[in-house]
Amino acid sequence: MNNMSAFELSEQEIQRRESLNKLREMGINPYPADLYPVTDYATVIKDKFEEGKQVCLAGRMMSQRDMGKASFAELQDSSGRIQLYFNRDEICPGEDKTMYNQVFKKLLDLGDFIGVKGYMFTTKVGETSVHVQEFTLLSKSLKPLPLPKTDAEGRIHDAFTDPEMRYRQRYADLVVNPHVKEIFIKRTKLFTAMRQFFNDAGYMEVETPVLQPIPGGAAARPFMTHHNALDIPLYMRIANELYLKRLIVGGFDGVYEFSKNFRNEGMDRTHNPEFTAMEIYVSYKDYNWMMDFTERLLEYCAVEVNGSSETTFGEHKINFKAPYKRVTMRQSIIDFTGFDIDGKSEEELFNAAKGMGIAVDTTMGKGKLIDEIFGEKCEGNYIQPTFITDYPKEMSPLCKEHRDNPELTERFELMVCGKEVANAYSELNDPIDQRERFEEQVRLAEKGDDEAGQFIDYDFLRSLEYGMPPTSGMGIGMDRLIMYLTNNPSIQEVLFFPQMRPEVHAVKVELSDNEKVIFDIIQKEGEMDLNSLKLKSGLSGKQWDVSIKALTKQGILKVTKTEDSLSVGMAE
RNA sequence: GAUUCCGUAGCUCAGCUGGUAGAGCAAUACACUUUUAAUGUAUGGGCCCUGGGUUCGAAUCCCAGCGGGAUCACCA
Repeated sequence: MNNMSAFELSEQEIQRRESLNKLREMGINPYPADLYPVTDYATVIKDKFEEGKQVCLAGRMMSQRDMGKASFAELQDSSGRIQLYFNRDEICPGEDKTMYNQVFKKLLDLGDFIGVKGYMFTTKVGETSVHVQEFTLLSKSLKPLPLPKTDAEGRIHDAFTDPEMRYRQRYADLVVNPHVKEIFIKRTKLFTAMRQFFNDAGYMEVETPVLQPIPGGAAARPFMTHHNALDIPLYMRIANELYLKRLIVGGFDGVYEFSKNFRNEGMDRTHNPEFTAMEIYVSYKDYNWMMDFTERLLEYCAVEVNGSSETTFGEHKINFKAPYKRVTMRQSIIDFTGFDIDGKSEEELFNAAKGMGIAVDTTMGKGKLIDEIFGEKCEGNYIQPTFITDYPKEMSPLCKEHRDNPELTERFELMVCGKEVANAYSELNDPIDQRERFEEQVRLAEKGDDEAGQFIDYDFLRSLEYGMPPTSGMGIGMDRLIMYLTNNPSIQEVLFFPQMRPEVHAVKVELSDNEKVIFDIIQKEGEMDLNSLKLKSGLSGKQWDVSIKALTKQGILKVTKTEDSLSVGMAE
């Protein structure tokens, strides 16, 4: 309802609209189409100050200090802020002082985009500024920004901090919170660095399907959708692993992809329904090579993003400098519990886990029990980057059996701050073994293990039958990694637009029973004659009068006059 | 899903054991030609998240709901 939303405008929003109209009346287009010939950026000209240099820049006006016939303002562009100096008689050299007195002082608002031309100078107080000779309104801002202020000591007052509003209105967050912008610049630097590292190594960035007929490569609840033309169900990918391996079968030596994955599961501080994983597969390598590669990669990325391999996460200082410690899962469990899992039966593992106070149940197999012990007693202790190697076989259906121990797999996870950041295998390339492992997963799923995959991707098995070279693959949770590199404990802080419950827009108007009767008729039958509506409603004259007046007053229904009658319909 | 905290002006927040709303910034008006959280004076601005209940009276107390945060549980 347009009139309702207009009704809800705040005082300041109304004032800005009035300013907009006045500008138009003065012949100033608040949204001009022409390009503005920007030649300079705020922080660049501040860093390379040249007295008297002519500059032209554009951005948002973020503060205004009006001193009568002269004023100061701050301009914020993509690089940062710079102070502007406006002098009435220089902006308006002639008799007509409108541009300064009216346009600049009255009709411009904080947040408006302006372009300025002028020259560099330093004020009495020593602030490098632009002495403005000419300014142009480039775009009017109709909604006041949640503008914080920074004092002389650099303390921020009235910071825009409400997480709900910051995430829902990220655009405003980015305008007023420079440190937020910095996180996303670093995020992009991380992606760029990683690409660089892979490309330098000669590997190829590829794209594989997001819509998949079988959601494979991980165990997670997928988002389901439907393709109308084919009339088949499709799934949003939960992982891209099986497609990248097909490309290795096809003959590429190294392929990688930054993959948006989608999992229809819970959301919390470290989980968003869509997230980004990077996966890379390199042929003729094994997981030992991949550990060397991974630690060099992460050191490189940390330095590219932060200028140092060291980073702070909460109370921890982390150093991504290679090499990282390598600990087998067996040794890790010995280290933290004194219990040796080697050669133990399922019953022995069950009792050991129970003895450690871990919640166990009889559906858990050996692998699951070991995983529980590790997760409960060991995982959290690895603060510095550490490779945990040689996972039990049942937990890793896509991973090659360990060369020395058939109960284990050639798998590692990289732990940082007690959480998994990377996961890698010597990839299983035996098609018969792979088929059996898939079938085992299906059996587990039927038994009720909701972590096991329910689908078998026969096309993937077919590709393996043609032969896949020995290959090592590695995946990195990009969101989690950037959380570590920017010291953010919440995934929402490193995603531009984290998933939120939709905002409720509908203005709830409580209707009385009589009003509802009338409203329902119009809703069902559309616009109709006023008198027939009155008859149809069955209301008394008084009830009718009160109700119809209330409905029109609230802007829900509208009465329009035709030639010789009145008709009632929904308001816009 | 459980527990817990929060929701008041455009923003950040006060508002006590219930008595129909306050501050700073932002806005409006006036003054001020090198200020910088500019300053001074004046003014305007509120579905106190929603719906019930208790009460003579609810922003405040109780219940339910909605939205958000945190912790836990879940999570290849």
